[in-house]
Amino acid sequence: METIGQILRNKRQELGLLLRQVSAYVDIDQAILSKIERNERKPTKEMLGRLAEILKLDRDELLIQFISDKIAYEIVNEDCANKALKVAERKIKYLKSHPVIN
Amino acid sequence: METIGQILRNKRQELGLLLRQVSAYVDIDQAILSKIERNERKPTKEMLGRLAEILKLDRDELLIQFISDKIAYEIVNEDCANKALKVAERKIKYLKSHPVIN
DNA sequence: TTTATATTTGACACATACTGTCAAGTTATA
DNA sequence: TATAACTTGACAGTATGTGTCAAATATAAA
Repeated sequence: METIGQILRNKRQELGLLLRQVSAYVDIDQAILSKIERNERKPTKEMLGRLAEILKLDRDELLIQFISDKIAYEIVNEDCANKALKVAERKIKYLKSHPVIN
Repeated sequence: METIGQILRNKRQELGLLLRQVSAYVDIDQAILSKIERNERKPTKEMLGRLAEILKLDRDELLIQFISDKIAYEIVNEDCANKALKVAERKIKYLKSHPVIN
């Protein structure tokens, strides 16, 4: 099971790119990218878009990895994690069909 | 589809309890409880336990509502919310079967 | 209406967590 | 050993969350 960091690092190395090059393209400090690749920090959504571009990854796929990482990390220690996911699914379905006007 | 806040408020009123009484039992300011019931703030886990006690609610059920609320709120605006949930489920399964030693 | 009680609201201080920046450190490679 | 690539940790700035409090509003009883 690959983390976002692993996906990013693998693809970068496949393409023979340096941290310096990718971080310049994404316009972040290379220290940050280094930490992202080792899952020590989380990328922002904007970063994900640029990363997908330069690393020739599917942006949506990357976003899914990103979000699922966040959720999994957040609740993995809960006994009721799976039940909560099911309920969350229903809530999302409901919320999407009953949009809130703000 | 009930939010945590609604569940808490409904049950409190069913039992004929005042904000003041419940908040004293839970040991929080009644302003906070008021906001929790209107989903303006989120309870902590400790609060949930005490709330379940005094309101005669099932603690696990309340926790599930709590976590699912958090997840749903977090990703409801993502197009890929459902896919992300599925992937999160797999990740959690994986993480639980491959515990990390820290 | 007045009075008392219940709830809501907003401002505040405090703590915690997140972000980007930087320089010094380590590792790997030529 | 020298150079380039990467990692680490400290730092300041910002944002976000938390509890406290008093004033404002709503509700209900007299």
